[in-house]
Amino acid sequence: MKSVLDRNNFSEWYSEILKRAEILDVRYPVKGVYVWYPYGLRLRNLIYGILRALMDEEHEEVLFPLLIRRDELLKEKEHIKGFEEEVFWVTHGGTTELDVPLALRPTSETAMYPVFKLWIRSHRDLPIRVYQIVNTFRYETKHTRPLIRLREITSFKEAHTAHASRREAEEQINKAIAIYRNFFDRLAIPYVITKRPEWDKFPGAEYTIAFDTLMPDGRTMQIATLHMLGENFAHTFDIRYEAEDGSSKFVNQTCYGISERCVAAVIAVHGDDHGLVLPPPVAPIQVVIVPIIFTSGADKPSESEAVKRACNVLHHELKGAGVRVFLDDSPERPGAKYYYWEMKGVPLRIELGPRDLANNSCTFVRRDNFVKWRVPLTTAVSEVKNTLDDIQHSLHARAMERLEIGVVSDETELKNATGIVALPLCDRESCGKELEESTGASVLGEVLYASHSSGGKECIICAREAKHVLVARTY
RNA sequence: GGGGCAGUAGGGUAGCCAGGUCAUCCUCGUGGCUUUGGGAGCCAUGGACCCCAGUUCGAAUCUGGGCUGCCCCA
Repeated sequence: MKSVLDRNNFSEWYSEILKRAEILDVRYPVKGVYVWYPYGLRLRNLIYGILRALMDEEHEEVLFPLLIRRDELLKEKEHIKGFEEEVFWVTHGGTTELDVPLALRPTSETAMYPVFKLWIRSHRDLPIRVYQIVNTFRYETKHTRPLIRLREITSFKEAHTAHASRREAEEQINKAIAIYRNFFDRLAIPYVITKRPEWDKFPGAEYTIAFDTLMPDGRTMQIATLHMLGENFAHTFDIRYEAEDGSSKFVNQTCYGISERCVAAVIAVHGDDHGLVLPPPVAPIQVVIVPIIFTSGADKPSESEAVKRACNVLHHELKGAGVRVFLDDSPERPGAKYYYWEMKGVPLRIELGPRDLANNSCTFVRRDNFVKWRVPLTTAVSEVKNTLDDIQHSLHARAMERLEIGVVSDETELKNATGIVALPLCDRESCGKELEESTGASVLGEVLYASHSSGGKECIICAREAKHVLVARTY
């Protein structure tokens, strides 16, 4: 078996795998926008199916327009400051210049909140918990990268909530964190959760909480964010409700989102030198059956017929058991099929040939560790289910091991560190910026849900009282 | 924001400096025969010089502009 890719050269590995596993076609002639292949889209849809199911438990799906009036977009001053250099504008209808230029949504707060004002009159209308999965547009000026930094984000799941009190809004943030933890656990993706520093919060938010995962090259990638908006947008868009006592109050709001970076994370975190390695819950094909057929020799035709029959029966049984299974009866040679389906990340391969059939069995090969063993045909279906579960657990365990958090106490140690590092830092922007400039790394933020200690208690820069923060080079 | 490099078939490339026969090689597609337990072999066949202008008898090659992509620095 020879490796076809080198995961240690992550950049090259990543773009090569997107092409060869047929996730995205990057040849579309507009910068920063890409085409989903059928296989990539099936992966995306399975991942988003999990997310959608989790969201549907306590949210309602909505669909707001892509176009936003210029004056609405510009209403919230802090908000627009964060986005104004990244907005795509529609300025003409045909050859006629529009009276009011229209923005392609960079995010949907300013599309939704004027409508929230119409929907919310009484405390009985609250809470509102909605989400949508839509495309958004940002004129990225840094180098774009498929699924990671896009000019058209095709799969932005954004949730927006409005509540009668601040306490309820904060509870909602906690519920949303639980949903996201659940989601990434199902994808077997490890993460750290931090409260972003003041200077890196969502424009217009009171504070921002983020999930980051660790990529193979030691950089972190932000994979989810949650924003406590407080009453900021409610004041801007005049979203009030009449309370039980008849008084008029502003709502408290939150919003939180996940983009197709979660697909990038699945690819990057689990993949290896043979290609994709997909967690069974999101694998478009969970099991591939490869018949081993010989046609030469005197009584071979009947033997190969028996192999084909056995493959068909197994295929049928697995399908009936709800497994996403594919029978590869193409004329390729078995070796070529192995490489092909490994690139596609299929979690389990079943080989079935004359030698297996003679024992009334088949051969299982796991994608995650290439372990190979023989299984009786009579127990194959249940063994498939057990194996897929076990692969899921193994993937999760392996990924968790890779996400180590280093602890440092001085700058020399920090400069030599790789990956995610925990250290004590005060919350002043000057200290954070100094640290970022001297190390080239970014402050992810204050650790939430800590299970480890940061070493010291004094800020690594100014020696004042410090918080426990995580630092890493980022995407 | 600043600087550099590149664009040749579906993918990857040679040729470009020094203009000149049918544009090289690998992969791939199609048809056929033989094959099939880790990327099969043979035969036949298909497919490209990013766009626009200029220089020239003649441009993939030189010049200018455009479009697209990549890399480095801030």
